[in-house]
Amino acid sequence: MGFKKVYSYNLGHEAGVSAEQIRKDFSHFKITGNKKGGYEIDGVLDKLNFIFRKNELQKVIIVGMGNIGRALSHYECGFTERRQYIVAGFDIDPVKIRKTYNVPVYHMHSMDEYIRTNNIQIAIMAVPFISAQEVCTFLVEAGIKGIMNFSPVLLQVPEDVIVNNINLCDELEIVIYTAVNSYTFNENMINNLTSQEIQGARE
Amino acid sequence: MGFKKVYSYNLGHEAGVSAEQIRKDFSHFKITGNKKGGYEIDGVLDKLNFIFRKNELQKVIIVGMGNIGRALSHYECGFTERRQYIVAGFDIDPVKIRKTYNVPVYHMHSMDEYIRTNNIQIAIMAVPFISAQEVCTFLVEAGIKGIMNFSPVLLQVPEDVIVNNINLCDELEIVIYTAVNSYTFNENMINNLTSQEIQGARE
DNA sequence: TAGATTGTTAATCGATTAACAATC
DNA sequence: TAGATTGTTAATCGATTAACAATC
Repeated sequence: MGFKKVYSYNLGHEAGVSAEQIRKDFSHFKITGNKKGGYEIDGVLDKLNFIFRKNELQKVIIVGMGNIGRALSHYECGFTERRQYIVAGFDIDPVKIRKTYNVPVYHMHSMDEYIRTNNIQIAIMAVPFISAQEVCTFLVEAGIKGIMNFSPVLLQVPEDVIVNNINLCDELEIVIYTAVNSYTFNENMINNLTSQEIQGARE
Repeated sequence: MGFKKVYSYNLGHEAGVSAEQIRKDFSHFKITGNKKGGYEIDGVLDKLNFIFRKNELQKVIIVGMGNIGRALSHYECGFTERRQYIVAGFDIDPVKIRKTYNVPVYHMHSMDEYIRTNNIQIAIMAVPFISAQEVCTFLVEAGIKGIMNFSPVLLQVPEDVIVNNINLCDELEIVIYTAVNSYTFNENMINNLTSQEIQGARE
């Protein structure tokens, strides 16, 4: 944008955090500025890109091409900006495999070989509840080190494997709970719960 | 499952949190158990349903019927289990409006009236970055109290409106960063960054 | 009764915020 | 120089964990 320098205050405001937070985080990664002049924008970007490995191409697979899996495969623009590439999708349903998406979709039978051949480390799991743990174990054995998990299951993984759980139902519930209760709920409501009301809640 | 009682240890194990956490949370909501006998499963469920307003039908709209919006509209099964109902979708693209989804899709022109008529309080926003704030302001003025936001924008809202930001790119980035760096990254790397390496990162 | 489990208080931990010396 | 901003240390805050008395 033509600017060369930026202050912790600016960055904090943009990111929605405090200026102190920015300075502390930068300090942690040895990103230094000038006592008066703030931070050099180009230098900061370079270092951040390095830290977040933006110089490397991140290959990611999607396992389970249901609604969420499909949406993510089309979400490519967002990911590619950050050099995160969805390189393939996998499913057990032959119908989904025949369909054409932004990414090639293969049968799960070939997943193990694909992961090993292409040295894939990151997977997005969007499979049904019932098969989630099984798929997860399979992925880990094939060499996956990080999983973004959309299934509402607490996956059991070795401690060197990272799982990031995303539960959209929970997230929606949090919004509803916080927004609706913020103006109708008070602590005493639970105290005063009569058995009739509880019974009502049950129906 | 035939069981009548449950202990804080059981619940914690299932939920992936400590038994103390369970007891503390239950205590906060005045959910009481027996010193020896643990918690009565039915009673706990009833109270939780009441607290989370599961007895009420939660009407939710989706704004922006792109990939994510569409996926969420099909995601109905997950939401309906919790009595969260996606009742309508909105978009400005006539093509999307004509298509048939699990939910009726209307033009945004009719959104204000729909929200007011049906007393909608919760919206899922999955619109492009560029129009996110505008749509948000519109929703708030129409009476929306809680927003699940998929756009990578820090929405400006009055303080009585709840926003839950979900950024799938960020979530994926977190997995990649944590998983890949956990075995290759060490603090000194940044210290020792030569200008050549940084230049390399830039390309 | 003895053992097990709750409910709550105290201790710990980590993360955020405040403060301020260093200095450009 | 004076003012502004960094970088770091200290203080605060909240959330998690530990501990344990109460008691079924």
